[in-house]
Amino acid sequence: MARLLDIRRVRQDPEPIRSALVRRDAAYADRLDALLRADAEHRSALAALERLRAERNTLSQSVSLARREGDEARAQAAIARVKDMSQEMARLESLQAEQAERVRALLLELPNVPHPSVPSGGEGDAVEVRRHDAPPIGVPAKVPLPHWEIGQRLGLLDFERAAKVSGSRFVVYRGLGARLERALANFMLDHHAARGYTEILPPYLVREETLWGTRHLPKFREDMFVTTDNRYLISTSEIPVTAYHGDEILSHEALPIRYVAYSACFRSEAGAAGRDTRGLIRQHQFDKVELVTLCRPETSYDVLEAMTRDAQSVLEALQLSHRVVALAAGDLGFSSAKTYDVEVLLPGSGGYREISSVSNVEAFQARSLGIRFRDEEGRVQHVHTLNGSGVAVGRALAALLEQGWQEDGSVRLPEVLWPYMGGVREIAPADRAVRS
RNA sequence: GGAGGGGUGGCCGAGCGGCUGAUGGCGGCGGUCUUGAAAACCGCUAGGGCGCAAGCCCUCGUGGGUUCGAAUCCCACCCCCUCCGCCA
Repeated sequence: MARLLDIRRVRQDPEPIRSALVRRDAAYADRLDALLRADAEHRSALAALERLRAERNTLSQSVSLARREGDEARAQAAIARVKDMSQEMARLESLQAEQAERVRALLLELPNVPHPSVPSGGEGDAVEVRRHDAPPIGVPAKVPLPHWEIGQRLGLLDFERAAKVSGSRFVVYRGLGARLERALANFMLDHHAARGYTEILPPYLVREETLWGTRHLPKFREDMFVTTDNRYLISTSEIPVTAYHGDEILSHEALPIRYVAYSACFRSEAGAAGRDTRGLIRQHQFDKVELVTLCRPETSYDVLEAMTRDAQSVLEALQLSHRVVALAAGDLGFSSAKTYDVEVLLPGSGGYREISSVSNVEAFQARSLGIRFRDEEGRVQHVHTLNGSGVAVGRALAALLEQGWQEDGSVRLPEVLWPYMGGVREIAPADRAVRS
């Protein structure tokens, strides 16, 4: 799956790319220079090799020409000359392959180029774009409580037994808690399907090749769980769903292609020791409804806005307070050119937390996955891909508990969920099943 | 797991050592005809790399090998299909 990346654009006009990458991290300036040098060396080796190959091909053809004329002596002479070339050929071939590999390795380490509209700065510099303050559903409690506390009191979440069975960062949902998780996922799927997304239920295990395609490898290897047969548990359904059209040339009439997928997601959280150790926020396994769009390049920024609205619309329907922030360049994910995070309010456990992250990946993944389309003029170009949570189910559940927590110790549910909950409108302490 | 069969261009499908980067069909684009459309007929139509260009190079699942020369022969791996076994 070694494929063209956008080296040509880098080569032709490196300056804007260099300065955009530096907005992520100043260290990329040197890496870009290393890439340009490696690329120049590679191209001169390639040109030399191709000249030699052209010569060899001509000589080879002259063998059959000479034989057809019955001139065996000339044929033998040509064969001898080709044989003489073989050593030099082999030398140039291995040189060229080495240099191509070097270019590839450097290219794989370079992240996507931030869009000009992306705010500058790092983690703390996200810009709030808009906010939605939902009126409380019931009678809010005076003292907020973290969702793990509420969940345990109401018998919805069991972290202790989950740890016994599976270790830390796992949870068992039970009773109405399990029902609520399932209700949320079903509601979100129906919600997005009604807005024109096609529902996908993807495989949870993918081949290593697929992860190279989506650019999760080589950089995020330590975040992934690997199986004994060298498959990987997906960390997001973005992976199987985006790769779904890999190696295809689509008709322009098929675009945009919009998918909504539910899946469990698995993350080893290798670099997050000690962070968010309590509650549902950071688990090794969680449920997520994901949106993926493949579209024409010229429409992708409109699609980014629309998908962010789609993610938000879930929270509006659930009557959850939230805000949208534009991530700063230094905080962008590796593949993203621009990202909006949707942050839901968790009044009991410390403010706004990411519940959705919507990214325009532009052609970054489409190039390595080989997802292209034929336009009206018959020209082949890469699609742009976008992905965004629509939304993280466990975090939505946490927000429902914390925002719906009432003075009398119950949790009021938003109306859209009632049908999915079999008519249950409120989860009260009486519903508590098993105590410790 | 065992035994077979197969992976070729947007799709289907030939080719099985050299003028084959690939016959043919479908689809697409352009044209003739038509008031318009359909039908019929004619022409064009794989992807990628290097180069200002002319042009050259690479690619017939992937990687090796044989050969002056490989879609075609050999080896390994991946994937798909059929039958048998096992199984939710």
